[in-house]
Amino acid sequence: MKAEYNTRQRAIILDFLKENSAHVSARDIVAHLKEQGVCVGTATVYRTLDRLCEQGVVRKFIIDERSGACYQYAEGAECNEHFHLKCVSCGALIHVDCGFVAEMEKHFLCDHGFTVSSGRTVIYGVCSSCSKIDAPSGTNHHCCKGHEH
Amino acid sequence: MKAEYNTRQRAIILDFLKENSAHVSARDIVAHLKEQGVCVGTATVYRTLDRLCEQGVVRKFIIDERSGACYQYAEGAECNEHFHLKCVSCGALIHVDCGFVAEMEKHFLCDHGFTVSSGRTVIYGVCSSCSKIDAPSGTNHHCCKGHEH
DNA sequence: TTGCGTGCAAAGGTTTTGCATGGCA
DNA sequence: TGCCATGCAAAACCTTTGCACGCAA
Repeated sequence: MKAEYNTRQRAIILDFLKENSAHVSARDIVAHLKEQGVCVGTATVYRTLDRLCEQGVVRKFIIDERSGACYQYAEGAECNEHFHLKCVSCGALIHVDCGFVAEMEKHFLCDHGFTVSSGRTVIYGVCSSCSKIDAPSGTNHHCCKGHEH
Repeated sequence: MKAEYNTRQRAIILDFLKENSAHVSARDIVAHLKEQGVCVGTATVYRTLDRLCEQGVVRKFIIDERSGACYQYAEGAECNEHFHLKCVSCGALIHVDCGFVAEMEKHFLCDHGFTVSSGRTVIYGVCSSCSKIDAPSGTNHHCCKGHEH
């Protein structure tokens, strides 16, 4: 068994995750720390996140391999029932936390013997805002909210 | 509208994808080409795969951000009405064609205003065979049917 | 004091990009 | 011939690792 130290860095990272109900990437955390003038190394962020993940304190998502992994504070067991909808038009990430998720998991398990990993799964499509705007132009303007290539 | 050229490289990559019903990574393709003594640059592989993805000819999966993306030949347009279940353990891709898919699309559209793109969406989890085998050892043997690291 | 956690820098990996060249139509 | 696709190398990017030092318990 390993000893657990409560360090200043760990507290800062955890606080930031708690403040942000949405996902944050490792890069976001590093940027946030730099903004605050706190000196925390990138490696420490990753190591801390890894440890927090193992402890189940935070959850890790892979939404887009380009931008790396996202982390989210796990508030409780209820977050297990949670899907992500990704809009391929504007890039928005929408959280779905309704009872349908459980229903879905049950269906796939009972009828297909498939144990869904909701944390890993991202459902692609077009969000409500974009489907209103969307002309049937055929060209999809990919995504990338916050990214300019 | 862009012209589409049928190049030797594109044909080779597509053939390799067709031969391999399981997923292959960009690195697999590069290795395969090198084995065959065919000279194809890494950048070409990625660019070709991107193009094939956009055309819907191949599908792209992110199973583990460490090992990069995996690609798989998409067999036909009929797959639009399906969901895909991807087993993160053995890499199997399972087609789901039951009425639940329509139900699911309806739910997301009505309750969340989100138009699901089923062809693009992959649901991750563990298939029935793997969940039987799976000992609660904690170590997951990742995926990689046909990979030896 | 013990040994876990940290910071820095360097390395690892995958994927993208720039530029001149090759090749399809 | 026009212009898309390619190859090579370099870059960008996220993440991990090694090592010496700092700091919690």
